Amino acid sequence: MNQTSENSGTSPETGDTVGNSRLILDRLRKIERLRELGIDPFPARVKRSHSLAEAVELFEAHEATMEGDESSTPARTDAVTVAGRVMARRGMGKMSFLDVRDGSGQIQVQARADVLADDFGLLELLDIGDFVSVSGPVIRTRRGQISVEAQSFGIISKSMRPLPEKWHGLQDAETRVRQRYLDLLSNERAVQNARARSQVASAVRRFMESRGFIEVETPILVPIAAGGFAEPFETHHNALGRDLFLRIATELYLKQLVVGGLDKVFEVGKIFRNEGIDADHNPEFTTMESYEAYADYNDVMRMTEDLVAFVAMEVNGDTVVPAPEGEDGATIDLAPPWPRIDLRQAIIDASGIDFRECSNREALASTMHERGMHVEPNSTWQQLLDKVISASLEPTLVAPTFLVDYPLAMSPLAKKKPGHEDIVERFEAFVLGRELANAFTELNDPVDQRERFEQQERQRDEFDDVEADRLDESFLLAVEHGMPPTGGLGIGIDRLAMLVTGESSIREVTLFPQLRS
RNA sequence: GGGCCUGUAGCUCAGUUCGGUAGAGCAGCGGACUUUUAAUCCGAAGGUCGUGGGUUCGAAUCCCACCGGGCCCA
Repeated sequence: MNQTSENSGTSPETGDTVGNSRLILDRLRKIERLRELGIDPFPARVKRSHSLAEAVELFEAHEATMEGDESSTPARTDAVTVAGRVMARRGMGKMSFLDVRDGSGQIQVQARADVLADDFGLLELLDIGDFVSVSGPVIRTRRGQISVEAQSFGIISKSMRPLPEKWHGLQDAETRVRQRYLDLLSNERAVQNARARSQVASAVRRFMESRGFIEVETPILVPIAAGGFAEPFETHHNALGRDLFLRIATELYLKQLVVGGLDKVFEVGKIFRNEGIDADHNPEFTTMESYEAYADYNDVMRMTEDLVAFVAMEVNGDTVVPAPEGEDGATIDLAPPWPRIDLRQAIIDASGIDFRECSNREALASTMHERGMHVEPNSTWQQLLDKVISASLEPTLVAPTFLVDYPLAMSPLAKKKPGHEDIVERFEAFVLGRELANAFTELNDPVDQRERFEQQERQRDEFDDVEADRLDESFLLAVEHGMPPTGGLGIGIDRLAMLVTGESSIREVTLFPQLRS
């Protein structure tokens, strides 16, 4: 989509009437006219005594002091100076009303020819979308609308393009994300989601800090993109003359900090996965990972449910979150404790498949085939099992649920469960059928860890599995120096934001999601 | 990767069934109007119908390819 006018900078003399360039030329003429009048259409500074919300409060407080005083003249504050963007205008000859908005709120401006005198003529050069500065007392109009009675008026920034229509707003899904500022200007929900997301990240930080964790930053550009199952983005460092990757997880660096004696660390940051885009996935997204020495996955489970409930309380004032539009079913209560469900039994219940009785690829493939499930050729055992879980089990996990104790083969960074050779201490949290968090009792046996990585590398070769995890020598070197027993957590900030806003697409909580060209 | 839907004025949408050369509202432009709240009234404008091919006397409409966007499946 490229309908933006390439010749929008042409002079009025060209007489170009194609498309919106005519609208733009009108605006350019107004800018020129302002300059002819000695008015800077883009002044560097603006005086302002009150935000719009403060101006309304000022009036309401003033009006309240006059309560019961029937004989007095109508309420009228001292003059204020406010500024904002003109969102609508209603003109009738010698008087106009403007709806002006700033980040705090909105107020009506009453512009009367007799009060404004010379400044009234400026209204001819004013467009919806322009920023204005207005001085005058706050009053109530005959129709009861709180308004600034403009005694002076100035344009403090001209707009060159029209805003979306006032009544239906901006509907086009593509324009809403490509030009998010228009979405924010015309759809209140976009603003609410942006604020909610900010509050989610802030609440997560406050919670972690209250538990004694410190926030750290680890590299985004890494020589080896390890610590998860994903294909990385590649880049190149010129001065070093080497290829680098964008991280797919923060895990291995954070654990090195635990080795170094930072017992409780967390990081909120972007990670990057070179994979498809859909309602749940953006190639760059934000996670919070935490690592706590001397804790195990049971401790982390308790912390996770407390964290999510805390975030919901902080953002919505309630642990009950709305069900997304279009999904029937009741609202979701995130209050702890959440049920802990054994993964193996849950898969049996959902699909009839017992992964311990299908412990090799062929057995699992044929069992899936018997049940009419699609078996992708050249998949690994764990890819097949993951498919069983995501197809049969995950959609049933609507209320918050922990799935507990995963197969070792799909968890190369998690410690074996005592008494088991093929099960690790790992859990994932699910809400509304979506994965929210992933956590383990971290593997701190360097010999076992090396074997797990080597198994991943073999799998990469044997099955051409580009998403297999990677052996990271510098991480192993750290673990070989001794890593305490540690509980780790990864939780998706985008998913959390979707949860508390009731949105069913990550695009609605990501200001600038990735799009084609 | 496959299927379905979708792209028309700056914005929101009609028009595609059944081919006849594009309409409305808002915004903008000209005019009237000193209490409006989607202000109202009058007037004149504004369009490579996503792009490129094809069929046809004639294509927004039918066919093909491509470029965006959405939903479902994999």
